[in-house]
Amino acid sequence: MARQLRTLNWGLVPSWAKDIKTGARMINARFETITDKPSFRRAASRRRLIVPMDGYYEWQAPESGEGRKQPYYLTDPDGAPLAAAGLYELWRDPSKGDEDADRWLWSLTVITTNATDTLGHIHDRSPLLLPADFWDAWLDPELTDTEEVDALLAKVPEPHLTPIKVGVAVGNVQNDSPDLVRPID
DNA sequence: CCAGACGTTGTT
DNA sequence: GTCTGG
DNA sequence: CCAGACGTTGTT
DNA sequence: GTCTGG
Repeated sequence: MARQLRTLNWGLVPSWAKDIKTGARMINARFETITDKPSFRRAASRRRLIVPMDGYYEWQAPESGEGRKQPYYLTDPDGAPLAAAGLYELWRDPSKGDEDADRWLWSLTVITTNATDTLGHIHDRSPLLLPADFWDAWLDPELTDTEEVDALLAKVPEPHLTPIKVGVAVGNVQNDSPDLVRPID
């Protein structure tokens, strides 16, 4: 199947799920275990995707004692889009008829990895970002062996991102505006 | 063995 | 469907 | 993060 | 007191 650009639900709903709500807790998948977990193993083998994004947020704990966590917006130093590794799944919605065009739900999960030095002081986990020269291999349908999938991800280098200090408003999911990524200080 | 889970982060 | 926990 | 547990083996 | 589960 050729590559497709799609909008998917965030929160992978495994094929065996009885309820769509199962996806609520499948928002992330740990890179260390994607080929082991029953919820992700099949997708890791056959249904990989890339999530394009301008950046993402992480919170830095206060240096000592009390105080609020400080959010940062992490982006590519040159402003290039980021590509997070993810998995997707198709789920047959039992509440919809055979003729319903929406009977198949497409959903995804974003793979996380350990954040090393560059980001380590800000947070300890991050989305697994794929450099452009990994995209072909990651999306290759011929790659189905789970050990080879693990091996591929193990080779992904740590990213070099620019942390931009932003306001605490991003911590409230009700806020959504371009102001959230505006640098402060 | 069988029943129940099946997942991750830790921000407001 | 497959793994985990009791 | 916070609440609750804190243990083992696995057959008719 | 420390680990586990949600």
